[in-house]
Amino acid sequence: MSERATTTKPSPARTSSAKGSAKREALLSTAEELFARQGYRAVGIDTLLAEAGVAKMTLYKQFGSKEELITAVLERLAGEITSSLTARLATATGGSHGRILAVFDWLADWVRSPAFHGCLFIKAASEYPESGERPRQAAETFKAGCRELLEEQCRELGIADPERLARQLHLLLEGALVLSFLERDPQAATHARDAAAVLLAAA
Amino acid sequence: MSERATTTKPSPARTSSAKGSAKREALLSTAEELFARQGYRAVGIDTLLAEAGVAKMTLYKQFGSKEELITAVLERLAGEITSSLTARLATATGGSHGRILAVFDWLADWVRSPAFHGCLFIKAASEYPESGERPRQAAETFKAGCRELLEEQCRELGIADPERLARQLHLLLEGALVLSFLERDPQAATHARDAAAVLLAAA
DNA sequence: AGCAAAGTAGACCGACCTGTCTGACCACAA
DNA sequence: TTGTGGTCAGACAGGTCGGTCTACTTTGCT
Repeated sequence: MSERATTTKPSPARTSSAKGSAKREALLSTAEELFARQGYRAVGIDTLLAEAGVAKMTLYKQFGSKEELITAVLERLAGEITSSLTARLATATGGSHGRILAVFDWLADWVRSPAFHGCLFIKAASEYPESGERPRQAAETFKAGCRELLEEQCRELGIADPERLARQLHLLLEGALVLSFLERDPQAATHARDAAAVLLAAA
Repeated sequence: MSERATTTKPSPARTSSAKGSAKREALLSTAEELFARQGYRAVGIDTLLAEAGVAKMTLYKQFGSKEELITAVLERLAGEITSSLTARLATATGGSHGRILAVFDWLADWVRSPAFHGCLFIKAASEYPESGERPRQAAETFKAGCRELLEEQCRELGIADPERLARQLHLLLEGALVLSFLERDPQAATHARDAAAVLLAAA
């Protein structure tokens, strides 16, 4: 890890476009991985910096505090998930229920990916439980967005009570996230898809 | 909190039946509340001891380490939940689906109680994610028990595929735990009950 | 060439962490 | 009376925490 600093150019702050510096990116992606695997409070700043190959001052210049770094990680992740999911929805085929089942297919892929170690938003709400704490706020915002996305899909299907069905589907989704992490079994997501199909058929 | 030590008898080790000392109980219930509200790593030993009015040596004599205390809290809680739930099931009325819907009624009561601040088992698995860590093991054991309880109820109903239905119901249950904590809205549990009724009717 | 901006390593800070240890207190039983 | 076992307060140890600061180097732009 350390010999690189003397042999190769440490990526000379390419363009440094406001918020897009390479060091900032390294911090965000390293933080995401370490926090996912070990938890937020369990990972110290120093560990994170060593892993990312970044100096402490850079972190505090870019983010101001550990909690803000966590918030930035969550916001970046929320954007990535949203765009990945909507891209998948755009190509969804199948019957009228295809779009919603595609959400659960996407979920099944997510929990199967080797980078999945539980939902970072749920963990954030657990470790920062106060309403005023930014990580918890980021988690609440993201999960509310998930429910709205589901609700919109239900609405487009002309379901009688779209809000009710969306909330039920959301329960399945969150349950699948928790159980696939807790039992280390991605099958939970496919069971959620099965259950979603039943709820859809009944609505 | 502190004046008691000088004015009243600090409960002179009544009977001290092996594992049932009063101090041990104080530690367990205080720990449960603080961990639930703030998280495991966020609560330091000293805070916990001050709140419980117990000396440090007592904690380490009784439990050996913080992680073992956490494990003991989880095991005690698992026992309480199991007996409370099975007591409820014993008195469950209603149609053939009554027993299973009673589980969700019980859940609705739980998440409505003021002491509810999210599921301690899910939080434990988040903060102690390694397979070898005792809190995570306690969480896995408890959640597996939940699934088995559900499966047994399904089996008694003569459902075609009891394991499959039990897993689906379990997803709803866990989803309700997460969302009622995350959105601070106990309604999640009643939505879970509604969805469970749909799944039952379809099976 | 010269300068400002960004990044560097690492010392440093006070607070807090888990866990150990000492020495005393107190209720009760022999 | 004399243990004895559980508990007490609090000092202590060794580490880690998040965060600040200084002094230096590298970089890109002019």
